[in-house]
Amino acid sequence: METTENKILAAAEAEFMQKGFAGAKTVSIAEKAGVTHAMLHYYFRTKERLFQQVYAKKIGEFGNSLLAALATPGQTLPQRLRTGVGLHFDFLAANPNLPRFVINEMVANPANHALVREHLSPIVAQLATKMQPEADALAERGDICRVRMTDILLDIASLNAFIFITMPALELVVPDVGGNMAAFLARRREENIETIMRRLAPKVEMPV
Amino acid sequence: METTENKILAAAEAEFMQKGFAGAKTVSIAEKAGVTHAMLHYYFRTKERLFQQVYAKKIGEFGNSLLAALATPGQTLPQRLRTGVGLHFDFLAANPNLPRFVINEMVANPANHALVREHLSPIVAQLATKMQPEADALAERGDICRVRMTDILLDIASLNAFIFITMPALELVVPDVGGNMAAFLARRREENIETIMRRLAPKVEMPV
DNA sequence: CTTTGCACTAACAATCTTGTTAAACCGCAT
DNA sequence: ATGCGGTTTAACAAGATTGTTAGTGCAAAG
Repeated sequence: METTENKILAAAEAEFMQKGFAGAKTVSIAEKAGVTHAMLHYYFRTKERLFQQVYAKKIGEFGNSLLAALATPGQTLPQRLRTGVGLHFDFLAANPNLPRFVINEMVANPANHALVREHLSPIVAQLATKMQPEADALAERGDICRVRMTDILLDIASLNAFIFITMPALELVVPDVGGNMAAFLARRREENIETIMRRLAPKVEMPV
Repeated sequence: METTENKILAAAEAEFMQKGFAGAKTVSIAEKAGVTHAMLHYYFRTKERLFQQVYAKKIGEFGNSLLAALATPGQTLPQRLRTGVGLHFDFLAANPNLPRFVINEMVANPANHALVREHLSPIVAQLATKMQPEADALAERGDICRVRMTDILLDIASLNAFIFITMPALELVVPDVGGNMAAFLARRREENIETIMRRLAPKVEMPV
């Protein structure tokens, strides 16, 4: 429903994601929403409270995407990782500036650490501890090499998130990106899967 | 020399890096520098001009680090990449919030794209075009697998930069980080080198 | 000693930004 | 129609923030 409250929330989401808390201005949000700037204070009292709502929502989306991508049952660990890396990539492609937003506001205001600690940390901890025994068992059988799952999860997050976090710079620095974004993303998706699978490979002949 | 101008520049650097352009306040910078806030305008006229100086300096440092890490002559490509990944990691460890700063201000203000386009793009383009024929030749001989060097450079940047960009979040989410940062960084450095070398490996037995 | 140029200070001005408030509006049940 | 609740508006207030300016101090040159 297109209530005033929702219009403000949508505008706030856009403005906060683009400019961050400090850069966002309540009058600008109100304009974007097409309402008086007093309405913003009527519904949310302060800029701070409005921000909290947006931030909490975004943290939730992020956590859910991790579970959806990597906590699927069935299949072997390498199979799950192969599809999981792709799914995680797809989520980020649909929410390209979510990671930068979450990080920035943590740096800008340590008060925002609480939400991350409560909603995100348990998910990651759970993923790692569930997967580690599986990885150990597979390593024992020689199906993959011996790894720490926290390292692998960090590798995945690094490879997938980096290009979206740095997209505005990539467009200037990497020739392909500007011209053919869709093709670049598709290739990058496969590249990341390949890199992770190679990281797990049981036998590798190292380059010289 | 501890001139007033330098004290302001140093304080501005710290404040801009921590809070970004919008979050930084000129009075706060002046306080941190231990000077009157009028001095800031006396030497730099506007907040904008002060920011430009800081930003240009940081872009320069970043570009130099890339050249220093990856453009060393002699040795084979894999050897150069092995040491280069480590050197790049070390630079980021010494300047942990440089990448986030550069990216954020590009997003916040497209006017900052110019500096990146002029000073950073040529360096990256040069690195990639110099390395690609080498990689092709090595692939021909079977020393490494066939790769696009822009992909490899992106892999390196992703793996190395991500943990620093997201450090405040990692401290909450990854168990090791908070307790033993030095050990975490040391392990991460090796992990990234390993991941890149495996990416180049000529023969791999993929996991199942 | 005086003058000149630079660094500096304190006070002020203008604008921006957040937040409040009193009154108007509007649908709706009585 | 009347009054009641929640919604909306316009105007205002307070404080923050950037930027200016007139004047002071001071050291070096004449």
